[in-house]
Amino acid sequence: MLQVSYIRDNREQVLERLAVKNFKQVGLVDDIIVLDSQRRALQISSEELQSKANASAKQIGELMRTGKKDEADALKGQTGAWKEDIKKLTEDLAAVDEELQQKLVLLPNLPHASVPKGITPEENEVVLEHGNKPTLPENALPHWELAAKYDLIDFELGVKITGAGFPVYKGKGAKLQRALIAYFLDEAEKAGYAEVMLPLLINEASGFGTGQLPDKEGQMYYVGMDNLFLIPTAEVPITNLYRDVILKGEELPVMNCGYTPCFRREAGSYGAHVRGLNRLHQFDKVEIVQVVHPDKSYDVLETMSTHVQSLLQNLGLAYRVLRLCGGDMGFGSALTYDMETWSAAQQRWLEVSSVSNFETFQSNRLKLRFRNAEGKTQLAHTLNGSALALPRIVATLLENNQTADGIRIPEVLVPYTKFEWIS
RNA sequence: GGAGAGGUGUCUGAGUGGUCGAAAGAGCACGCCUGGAAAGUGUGUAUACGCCAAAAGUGUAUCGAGGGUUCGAAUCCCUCCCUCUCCGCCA
Repeated sequence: MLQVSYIRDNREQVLERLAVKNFKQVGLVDDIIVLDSQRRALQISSEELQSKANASAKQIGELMRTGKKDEADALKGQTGAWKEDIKKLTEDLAAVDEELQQKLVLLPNLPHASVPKGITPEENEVVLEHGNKPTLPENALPHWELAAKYDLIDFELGVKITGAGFPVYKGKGAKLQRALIAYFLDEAEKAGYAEVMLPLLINEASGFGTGQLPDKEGQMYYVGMDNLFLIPTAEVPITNLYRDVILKGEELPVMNCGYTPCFRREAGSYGAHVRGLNRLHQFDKVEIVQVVHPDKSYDVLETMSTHVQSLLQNLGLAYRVLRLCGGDMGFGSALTYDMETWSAAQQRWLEVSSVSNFETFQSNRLKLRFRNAEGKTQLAHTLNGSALALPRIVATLLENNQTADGIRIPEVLVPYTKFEWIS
């Protein structure tokens, strides 16, 4: 959520930045500015009246104590009359403020200056490509066939138990999941992230804090009986750890990592591109989150990007890094890098990580602040990234490492899997 | 799920209608004291929004949340949420 004071003082800039995100509701921004000035006008008049009433009440108390009951009664009448006005003004104020808030949450975050203009994923900027795309043997198989061939993943069983998009991992397939999770967590810990294990259900306040609510509830599974949502990413519970918190300056940066399953409804996405592990309703992911000083957030974004890339390099996967264009970016992000690995059997790039700087977009909603050098509270910047999401990593590992004799496990994973080959 | 108790500032904890944004203590910060430290001692120590060019200052709100009574509510009433204890159930 943007800060009203910023919108008020930087209308042109806000509109210009929003245009990069392909957001063109100029009217909304102007509505916000009008509502804000209405809000302040109402606040001034209601507070003036309240101030008078408070003084009067104090005076009545004084008169009562000194036994001047008549004078007190006279004052009571007058003060009582103000009460109606105060009530009216306060209600108006609340109504205007409510409307302001409702409009405010509709504005996406402003993109960073380096974000390319564009609407479709094709307009994302390729920042770098790393590693050679492997050439596969003649009869190479896509991962879903490999998974069946070696009995690693059973998609049909998952359908029986839950539905499409909920795979059952078996044998070495299951162990590979566990190995990847442990490996990613260990690497994150080495990089300075403190591990947390989290609730998988979140309440509305948490969903609001990180930007999933309002409006994006359709992407989450909802447990109506208790008004809770299944997490779409560990970002939500981890970042919300710091909701309503004022950190000491020296506590920054806060670095956390966590493994959770993630649940996404992904309504309406079916077809060849979502086959196998390409898109699931439940998947595993290790997330990294940082809460940092605003001056540091873009350096930290690079650090996080580097961390993710090092994982991909260690796994021996060819990948590329994209700087997302305005239209393809998330609602709350100011700058996002997507990491994609090359799926050799499918001959296409698969997104395996997304690393974003939210600047103060989330912290404003979360009321996540720190005490700055002047001793004042200031909104911190939040960042998060997948490090990494498992399914597409598994997909590319299976496909790219397939040989006539079986599938080779990357060296770094062997201590975790305790086996070198799937055959 | 049943019964009871309770939610006050960073913490402990006082406060049952007016002088309460809130006693006291602890903690923390800065100073004094000290060769240095401890002890002692002094001062300070919530947040948000508004007014002001800004600092200073100042107004309003906030004692779990929302509503009500009253000239005036941390204090009285109602609703909700949460925590704790005991019992029950249970991985």
